[in-house]
Amino acid sequence: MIDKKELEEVKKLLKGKGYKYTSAREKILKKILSLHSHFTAEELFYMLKKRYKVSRATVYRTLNILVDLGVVREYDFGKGKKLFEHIIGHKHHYHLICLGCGKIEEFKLDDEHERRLRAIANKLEFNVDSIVLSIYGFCKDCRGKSSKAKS
Amino acid sequence: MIDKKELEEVKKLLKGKGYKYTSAREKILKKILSLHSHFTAEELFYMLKKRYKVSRATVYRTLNILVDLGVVREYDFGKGKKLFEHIIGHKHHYHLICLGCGKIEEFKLDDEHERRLRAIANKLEFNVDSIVLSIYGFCKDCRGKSSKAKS
DNA sequence: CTGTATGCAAATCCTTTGCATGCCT
DNA sequence: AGGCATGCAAAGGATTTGCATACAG
Repeated sequence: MIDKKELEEVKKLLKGKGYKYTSAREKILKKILSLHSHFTAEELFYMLKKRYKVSRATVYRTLNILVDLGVVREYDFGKGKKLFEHIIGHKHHYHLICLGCGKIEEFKLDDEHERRLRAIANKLEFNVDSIVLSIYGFCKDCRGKSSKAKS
Repeated sequence: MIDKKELEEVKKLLKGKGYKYTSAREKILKKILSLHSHFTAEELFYMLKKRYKVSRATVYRTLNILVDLGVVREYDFGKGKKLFEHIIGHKHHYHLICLGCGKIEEFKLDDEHERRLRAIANKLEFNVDSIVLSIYGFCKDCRGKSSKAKS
């Protein structure tokens, strides 16, 4: 189901920063590592709630810690709620967001391209932490409705 | 203070879509056109409130209409609130967001670069509406704190 | 033991909405 | 006149927080 190595890796990260490895955190972590797509905090909470007794607050708090540790990445595609995805063992990528159906696809940039983006930041004396590149538009299935349906 | 031509342009756009050109909308519009940097809905509301009697609801409603008309662009850099900027007469650009002080700088991509991004979307049968490219990191002044201060 | 972590509910922040009234066209 | 726009306050949705209790190290 999940990669034990990844779990150990995160466990080490947690302890390294002085966080305790509690049973609630383990349950949350395992669930996150088992997901390979984007999810919201609420979705995660409800998935866990089915089987375990974990509180919403702990889910939110843990997500924030994991983002801080760099285990999870957080996105805001403007829907009023954050989307998360774990990045352990996931190649770096960007997103195409369909304004019609909300579907999110991923794509990669070739190294050359990426180097250039970093070069731009460097020229501006900026230390890059992360690059978020999101293309909004309409997917194949939603092209018809393209004319930006008046909200 | 502001470019009358731009105001007329928006006025036309509003009427073209069946919206009325009211005095509240004119005040909001003039203020927005006078700003040349990002602002939140609340900031805009308080700027207007100093001199006029405009309600928060109208400010929010008007912003949404303007986004819809393509007069204003909306960003979500993950601070829990939306940032707006008017794009009439503003060349297309992207952002560098400092995780230290929150400062936002702008940068442009050369055409070649931009063409390639669109090509990627096209290959995935995606109709591009807009491209958001944001580089998060630490600006010159905040480089010291770079190690991502534990929130 | 000692200090975090957890759960719960209440609080917060931003944004949207319902409804009665006001104002463009 | 007729309908969209406005104001107000209340509602809504996502996330955070205070506090008493439970648990990892």
